[in-house]
Amino acid sequence: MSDSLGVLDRMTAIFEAFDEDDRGLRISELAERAELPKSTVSRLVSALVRQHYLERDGTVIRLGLRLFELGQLAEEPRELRAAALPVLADLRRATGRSAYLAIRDAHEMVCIAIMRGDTTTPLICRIGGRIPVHATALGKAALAHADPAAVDAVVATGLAASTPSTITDPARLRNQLVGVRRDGLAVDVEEFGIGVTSVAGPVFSPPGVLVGAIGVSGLSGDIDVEASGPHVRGAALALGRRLAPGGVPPRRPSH
Amino acid sequence: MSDSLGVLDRMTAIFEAFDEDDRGLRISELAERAELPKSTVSRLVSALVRQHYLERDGTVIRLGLRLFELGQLAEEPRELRAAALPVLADLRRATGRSAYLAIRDAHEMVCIAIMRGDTTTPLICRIGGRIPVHATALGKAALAHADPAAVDAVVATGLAASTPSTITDPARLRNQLVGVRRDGLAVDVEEFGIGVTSVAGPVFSPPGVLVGAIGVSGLSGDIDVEASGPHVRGAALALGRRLAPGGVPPRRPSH
DNA sequence: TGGCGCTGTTCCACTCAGTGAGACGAGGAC
DNA sequence: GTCCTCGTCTCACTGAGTGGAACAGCGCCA
Repeated sequence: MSDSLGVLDRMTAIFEAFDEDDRGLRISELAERAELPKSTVSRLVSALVRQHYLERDGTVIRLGLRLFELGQLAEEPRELRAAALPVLADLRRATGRSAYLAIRDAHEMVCIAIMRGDTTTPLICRIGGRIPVHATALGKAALAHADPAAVDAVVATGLAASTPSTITDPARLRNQLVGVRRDGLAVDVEEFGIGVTSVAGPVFSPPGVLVGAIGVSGLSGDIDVEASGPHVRGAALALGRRLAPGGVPPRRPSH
Repeated sequence: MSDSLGVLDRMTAIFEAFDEDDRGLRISELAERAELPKSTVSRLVSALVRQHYLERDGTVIRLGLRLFELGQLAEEPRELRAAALPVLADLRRATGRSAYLAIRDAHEMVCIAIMRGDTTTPLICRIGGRIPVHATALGKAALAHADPAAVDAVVATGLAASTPSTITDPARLRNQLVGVRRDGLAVDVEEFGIGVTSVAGPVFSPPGVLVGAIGVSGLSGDIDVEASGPHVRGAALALGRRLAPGGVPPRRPSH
């Protein structure tokens, strides 16, 4: 808190004001969402547009191309993704469902790569999107192998219910994590999306560090949990083996 | 130039110091590349790490997860990509080669989506990567339908040779662009990568605005330029039709 | 036509946030 | 031990960034 770096905070407030489903924001909206004076936003936006971090078309501001480029340069997603693509393709082929790869960031999973199964199945997440750790197979797979403090932190943020089946009781969650750790497999039956079932497993890099989770997801009627298990487990192991030692360093716990 | 916004410039200098093939940089390297004092870099990096725009593992700094997320939120790539995925899949199936989608930014094309053909063919570009406009089929397809000032600007930056076959003579480039505009198709035979041939076409959104280029690329021996033409043209049209009117607004010329 | 509500940009005096040379402490190498 | 090089911290200085207020440019309506 001592080191504020005001300009940066203001800048990130502007970036964070953008959300998935708006097609561009105007200065006033931006100022309101970021809780900053209009004049400040106007000035910062001009600077960011000049740097191509934002784009502007008339009065409408959008996230810029350079952010897309920089994002693609981020090492962890990039390397993990590159290693995972063939594995995800195999997993999709074997199960016929959509295959996902995600990494944990605090109490959410960030989706890194997706291989869509049949186009009728709805996706549970967009690439770069976030889903709750406690309510998804991917999340539980990762959390089960995280250090205990991480579990405490997740519980502490509160287990929000996404559907009536979401696990909201800390004790039940912890209990289930034990099973996940034993089986090397996590399942979520309509805990995140109604009508959607998922199976996922933890991915370890060769030194044995947890790097993320891989799994499949589909309509509850379409997916065969029993049959998917071995495929998911196989994919998790295959991906682990493909990760060059030290290639994808472990994530530091997020402060 | 009047409005400098020093902190932002320093911050972008830090971001821009990262390049594709280094696995993290230390503060000193960062300071050297960004041409900033170590103490300043140290301070800014701390702030950016706190915001998850950078990640740090011991002394090694990497681009952070939030950049990846933000990048995925950037509207233009996101919408174009979503519309293009099925089209790219068809194109790959029809030609058996790797299919690419890119948009133009000044004198370079930024790659937005790729569907890899057979895994033996080398890719000409990574997602989020840049390739020169004048030396690639994708670039020439886009440039042929850009406004004349854009062509002048590209020529003015100098036509650097990537291979002995790269077009470096402005007159010859302009001449070829006329043909591309007539045919709705651009070809590059080993002008960017030795042994690599590509075919690409311009993509227009329904109001008739150029939004990018789509094409295929492969080893010169594998790719059948004549046969690919109609598939590429078809894909370009199909993608255009899939773009909701106003969905992907035209790019402003980059200052 | 003139007034109104809404944009986004510019101005400018105030001041505090950011700067960076240099001091500092922590490792490694030998 | 000495000598590197690493990253962080200190602190006096100052100019860069701030934001309220004034301004300019719409589009709308009576």
